[in-house]
Amino acid sequence: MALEIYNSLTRRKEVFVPADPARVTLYACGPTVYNPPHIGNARAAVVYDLLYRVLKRHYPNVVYARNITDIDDKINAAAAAEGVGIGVITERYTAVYHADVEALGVLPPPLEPRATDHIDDIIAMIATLITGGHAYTAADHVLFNVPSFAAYGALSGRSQDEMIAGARVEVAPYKNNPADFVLWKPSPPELPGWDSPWGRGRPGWHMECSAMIVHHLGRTIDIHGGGNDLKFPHHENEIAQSACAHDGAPLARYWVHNGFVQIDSTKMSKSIGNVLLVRELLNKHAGETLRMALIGAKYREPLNWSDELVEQAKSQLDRMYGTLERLADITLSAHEIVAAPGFTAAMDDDLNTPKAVSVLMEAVTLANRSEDAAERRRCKAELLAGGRELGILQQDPLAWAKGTAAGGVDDAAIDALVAQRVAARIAKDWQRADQVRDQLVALGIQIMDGANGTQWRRE
RNA sequence: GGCUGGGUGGCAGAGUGGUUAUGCAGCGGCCUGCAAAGCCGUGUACGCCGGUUCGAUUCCGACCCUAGCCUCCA
Repeated sequence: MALEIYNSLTRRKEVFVPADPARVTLYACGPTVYNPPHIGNARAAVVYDLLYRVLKRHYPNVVYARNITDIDDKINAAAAAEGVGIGVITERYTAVYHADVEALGVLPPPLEPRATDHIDDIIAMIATLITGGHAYTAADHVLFNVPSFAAYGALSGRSQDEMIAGARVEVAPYKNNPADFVLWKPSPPELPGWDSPWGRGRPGWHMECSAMIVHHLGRTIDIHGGGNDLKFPHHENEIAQSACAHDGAPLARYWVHNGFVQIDSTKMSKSIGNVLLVRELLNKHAGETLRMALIGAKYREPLNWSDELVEQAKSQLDRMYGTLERLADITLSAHEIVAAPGFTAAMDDDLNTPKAVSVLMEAVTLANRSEDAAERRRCKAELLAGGRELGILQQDPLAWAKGTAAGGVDDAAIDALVAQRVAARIAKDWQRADQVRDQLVALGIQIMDGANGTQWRRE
């Protein structure tokens, strides 16, 4: 079945047809490394990770690049505040980003270009734009000449007139047109800078992505992704400068934009003080639980984050892992692990993860109910295969149930209490058994007596 | 003001022109020493008003509410 994705450019769901099925190209805007990622950043990472996984199911060679923006004024400010070089800041937060996102089951992208490794590409591209009449120098800056690209505004659905009329920011006096944006800006001696034909300076943000894309993936890529807020101006600018530098070749054939994580139905922002950092959430919840919560809504819709949302995700995973534990006696060979048709159909339908999860849940119920060996076997295969594509359900069910102590009681102490209760039950000392169970419940441990003995899990 | 989206049962969240989403929570039952887990059963949900239609939550129009972008931003 064909993969369909919603193309922001046409505002329609379209069948995905790569330019070259032997080399499918995907680029997603990655982090600017000056602070730890929040759950919204994580959502973007998870969304494009899912898209990457789905594409790999369809095509043998998917070239996926997720960049690191490691030169930026916010980085400069953070470095100055600490009195260190920008490398200290960018190395630190690149490591944090990698660790946090890995905890959420995000696969490392095959390519992770950094802006500072592509200054030559950036300078060359700017020079091409100037030669072509698409950029000009003014007051030591190089600016993109927006009127030179007629299609400007197509992605975000704005006309150039509207943008001028709606401009809420004072227009820098050296701009020929209010919509013109900076490709290169001068760096004073105290700021990081590189020598260029226009003096010592640094690249504008939009330019980095365009340069890295053409360097690693080519002039026209299949899919470009990013957060909804990046549509304008970032992606609009990328489209303009890349097309103008490449004889009109379009930058991307499909544009994918993910919705925001909201808190109390409002965007996370530092000014409101409602930013939820991934690392803070990881102190309280398993990364897999956070991932489950993130895939509980379609990627384009806003996702309202709450404690209850996380608890529901945890309950769902408990239920699925509980079933896998019951199916532990079944050993599958690799070729047997195949997803249900309904699952792949859901994923191929513009990454309909909630629907895909519901297919998994149906397999859970069926497996719990069924006595048929072949059916249970198939259910396990579907759970593992679907879980693999979603980036969940890949750990040992018992390990999942036990979770991590996280400052609480360790496994040995729990096992000892459980053993006491088992002994009491054998002696039919129900009062004593219930007393120990109450003790365990107070420690956040849930007890489950089954045919295979007593098991426990952390809440 | 302009541009994008969204309003589904207690909550989260899919989907569809007429037939059960799914999960969590609740209620009843089975199982259990009692629980938990699991299983079975259970809830006449589709913002408001018109229109098209034999029939609309699902298409069209208006309205209300709401989020995002228009400035760095996932």
